[in-house]
Amino acid sequence: MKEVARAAGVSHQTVSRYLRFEGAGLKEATRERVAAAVEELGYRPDPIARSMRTRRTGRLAVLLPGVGASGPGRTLVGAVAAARAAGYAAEVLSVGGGARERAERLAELAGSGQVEGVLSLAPTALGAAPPPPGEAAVVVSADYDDRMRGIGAPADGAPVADLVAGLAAGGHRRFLHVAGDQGFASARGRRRAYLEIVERLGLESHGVADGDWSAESGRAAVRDLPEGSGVTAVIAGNDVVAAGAVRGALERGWSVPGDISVTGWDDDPVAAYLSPALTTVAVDLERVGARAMERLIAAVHGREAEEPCEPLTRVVWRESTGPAPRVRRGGE
Amino acid sequence: MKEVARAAGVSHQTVSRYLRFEGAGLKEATRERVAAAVEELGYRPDPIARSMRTRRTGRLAVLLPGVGASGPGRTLVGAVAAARAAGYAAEVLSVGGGARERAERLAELAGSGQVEGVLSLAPTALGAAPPPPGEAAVVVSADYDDRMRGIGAPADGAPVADLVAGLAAGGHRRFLHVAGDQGFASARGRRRAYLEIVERLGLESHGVADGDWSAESGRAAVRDLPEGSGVTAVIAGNDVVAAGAVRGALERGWSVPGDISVTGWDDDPVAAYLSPALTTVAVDLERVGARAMERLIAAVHGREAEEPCEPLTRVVWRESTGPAPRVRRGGE
DNA sequence: GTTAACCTAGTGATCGTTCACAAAAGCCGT
DNA sequence: ACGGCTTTTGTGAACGATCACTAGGTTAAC
Repeated sequence: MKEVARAAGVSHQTVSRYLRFEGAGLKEATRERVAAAVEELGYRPDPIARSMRTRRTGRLAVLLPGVGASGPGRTLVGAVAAARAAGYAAEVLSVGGGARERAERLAELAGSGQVEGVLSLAPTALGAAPPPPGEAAVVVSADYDDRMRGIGAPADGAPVADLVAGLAAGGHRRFLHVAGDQGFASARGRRRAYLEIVERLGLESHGVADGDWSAESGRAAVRDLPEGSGVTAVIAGNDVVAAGAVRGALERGWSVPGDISVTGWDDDPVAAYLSPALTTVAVDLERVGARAMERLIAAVHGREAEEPCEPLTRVVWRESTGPAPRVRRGGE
Repeated sequence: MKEVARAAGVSHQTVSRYLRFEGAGLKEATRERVAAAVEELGYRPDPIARSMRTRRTGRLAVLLPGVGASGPGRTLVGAVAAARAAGYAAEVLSVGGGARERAERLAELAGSGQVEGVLSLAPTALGAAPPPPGEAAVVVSADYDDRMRGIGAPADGAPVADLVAGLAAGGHRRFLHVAGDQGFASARGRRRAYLEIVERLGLESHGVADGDWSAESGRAAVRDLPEGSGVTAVIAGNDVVAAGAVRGALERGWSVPGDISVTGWDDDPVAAYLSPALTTVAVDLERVGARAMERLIAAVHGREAEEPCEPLTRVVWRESTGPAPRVRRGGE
């Protein structure tokens, strides 16, 4: 602050006033000089020092129930708990809008000195500069990183293979994958694993339907299946998509799993209570969140994170999958 | 800190050392004197001043996708956004365990001076002392408070009445309510509203099944319905419970809504894609969270919150409800 | 033309803690 | 009993902002 004051040829107090009241109560000329100096030096006030003097933290806490959430909630719960275990407070921000907007907020945050690290549970378009310039905070991206290290490989690849292999053992030959939002690493991972395993087992894929994690995307994918496509099994990006796919099948008069099998992902609390109960992949989302946070903390400390490789997922076979139907063209 | 030093007859630096290294490198006698003084004065170090000197914040950020969550996630997103809009940072902690444990953490937090307010999205057993002693932080409890002011009345009472009234218009006479965890104000509110409307319209209630928001509680409630109970409509605490109730009905060979109607609550992303699609109450959870946060902020500022009374809920009629079955005893 | 009133800018102290360095105290062998 | 060494304690400055108060410069009214 003193530097700014010197650069503007005024006292530190004047700078303080400029910052507090946005220039109100300053002569036009002075204000401009200060503004210029601030701009010039790229100065940003330190909120901590301010808090110290004013005794106000500008911080509110939100208490979340430890259980019962689904989706991002569960991951968040795990992440928050891990942060606390390591002596950190976790500050949450939700950012609407696109990946670009999010990347902006993230960069701003990392540079603010307010936090030591940022964990993003949402895709962020910061392709170019993975490690932000230098001093401030470390950024670790969600799910798992794209180098397929970390939680990635064990957590995401295997289950798709298990699902497809299990269905193939039931006689299924032709598959459809309804992918999730490809901005998410998990969606990309599942897609890749799907293509690989179909290839490896010599099965047929009717293709990959691009989805956005929504039930509607699942329903639409099944609705748009051409008559006689030969698809007898749908691998949905998650349980919500799977519910939509089941709905789509029923609307076409197909029975699940009689005519077509459907699999989900996440083991949503309702998955077991749908009709038919959904075959899905149970994921220990709390653990996923905790592990992501642990990686962030390791990065903040300049360490490499160790990777305990116990699996976080488990395939749960339920009623929405069954043997391939006898009649229907294709297959054997 | 200086006071502690004086009380212990040592220098402030010694106290600092005691706090930083937990007494390592201090003579036994000195350590005890300092410990006693700390205890005596109820002294707690100020993390902000510490941050100021050490340049470490002990704070990590978690970026959450703005949309797509369900359950507590959506409410959280709204709350966080409202906090930010008011210039606050929202710190999230999830607390497992019971309501008592949570109340403890909450009190600790409120007294720590770390935050200016605490918003609990989970039930907390702090019956006795609603406004915590004095100086530090303000606590506002979740959902809506029990004085039925605030978000409560418009958000929770009305829809149950609409649901029951709508079903009654379809000929339903005998109802069952599967309540949510009674620790939650929202569960209590729905329960109360249910009993009121049944009474008011002169209908019959088979009773209220105590649940815990789980699908299993819904399934169990329907499974345990005695043969010939006359119940033709189930008001479930939320969509998850409703899904369980539907499942339970199907398992008994009942058709939904042919033999029994079921309603949910929350308009979960999958609700519209179940079979039958679930009649439910769409709730603007982001708004609920935002409003709770606004009330907290108003309290922090010592103001009363204004209550914009636009409704946050809307009944969505879908396939899981229909006219009462003709045959079956009871009713008319 | 003087004085009061107001607006703007500057000076030094202060918030509560840790850092860097210096001083005192204890332990040892000779 | 006295240097040298290690362990324990004390002193003052510093972190980066705001607060309380004071000084100078304008404006306005008498």
